[in-house]
Amino acid sequence: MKSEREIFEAYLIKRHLRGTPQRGMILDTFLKREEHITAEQLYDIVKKRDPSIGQATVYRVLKLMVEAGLAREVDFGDGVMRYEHCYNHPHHDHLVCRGCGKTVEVLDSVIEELQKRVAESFGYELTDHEMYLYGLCQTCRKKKA
Amino acid sequence: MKSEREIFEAYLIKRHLRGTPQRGMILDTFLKREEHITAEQLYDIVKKRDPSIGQATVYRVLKLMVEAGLAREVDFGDGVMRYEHCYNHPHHDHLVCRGCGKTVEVLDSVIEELQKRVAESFGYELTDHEMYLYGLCQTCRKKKA
DNA sequence: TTGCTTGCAAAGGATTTGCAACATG
DNA sequence: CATGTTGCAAATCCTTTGCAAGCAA
Repeated sequence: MKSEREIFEAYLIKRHLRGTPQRGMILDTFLKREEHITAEQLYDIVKKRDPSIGQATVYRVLKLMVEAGLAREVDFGDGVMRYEHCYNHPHHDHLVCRGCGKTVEVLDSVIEELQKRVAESFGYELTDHEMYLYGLCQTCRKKKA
Repeated sequence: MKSEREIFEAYLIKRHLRGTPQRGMILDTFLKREEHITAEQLYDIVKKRDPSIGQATVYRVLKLMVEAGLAREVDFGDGVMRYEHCYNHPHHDHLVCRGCGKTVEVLDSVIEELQKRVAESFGYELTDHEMYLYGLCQTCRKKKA
């Protein structure tokens, strides 16, 4: 199986784009992080290794990674886009704590199936979906009590 | 059952806020429209009746309506917030066509129940959720074929 | 009168873009 | 070398805010 690096390079070649140290570094940094990350957080990390990098570049590379199928945009509705790994990372939805923001990846095959059926019942062919479950985690519920 | 108008006025009184012609007009205009509407669309309509109205006021009143429980924010992820009726308008999710944007309100009680269970299985207490189904409507599928 | 409201314009925050200098294939 | 790429700053886009003037209670 191909590595993310290889996928990315293949994508660049396919699009007649070029490999650059900035792109490599931003990709690596993104891959090393497990959790969702915002463009700004990624920029802050990357900047430590190479202070000359501009945030525009981070935004641009993030977009490339999405196009290459390596990253996925996640929108928790707080005005900032987050990015998560996409390659070898099957589809899932998110359960987010309204208190502390703690996030769990969830997947329910029955829900997935029903979503498809609901769409079909209106004559739509489901292409994708977004589902965010918001709640209070155990810790936050205890704090409130 | 109380009218939206009454709800709004009661809310203003409760918060020690004031009734103004602008608020009345924006509320009326919003109520008359059935579908989702953006702040800018609402502003455009309202401006025709009273060109002196500022868009800041529209944004402010929209926020009030949300707080009063009359409007609900809907985020289709295209960078613009939309607002829909909330009062006497039970919870539902949205099925949006990726081609033409045509939107259908959907509700599946089994999905709703499963969402609660999924959250609970991770120790979360579900407070709310967002679910957007994206697909292609019949018309758009024919166009593509 | 008191202090909430308004419209305007300026400010905000996140993301994008124009551009001249630069680097890659 | 021909183009794609970069960093910077300025520009966008949507939304919010500060403020002085205007109103509601």
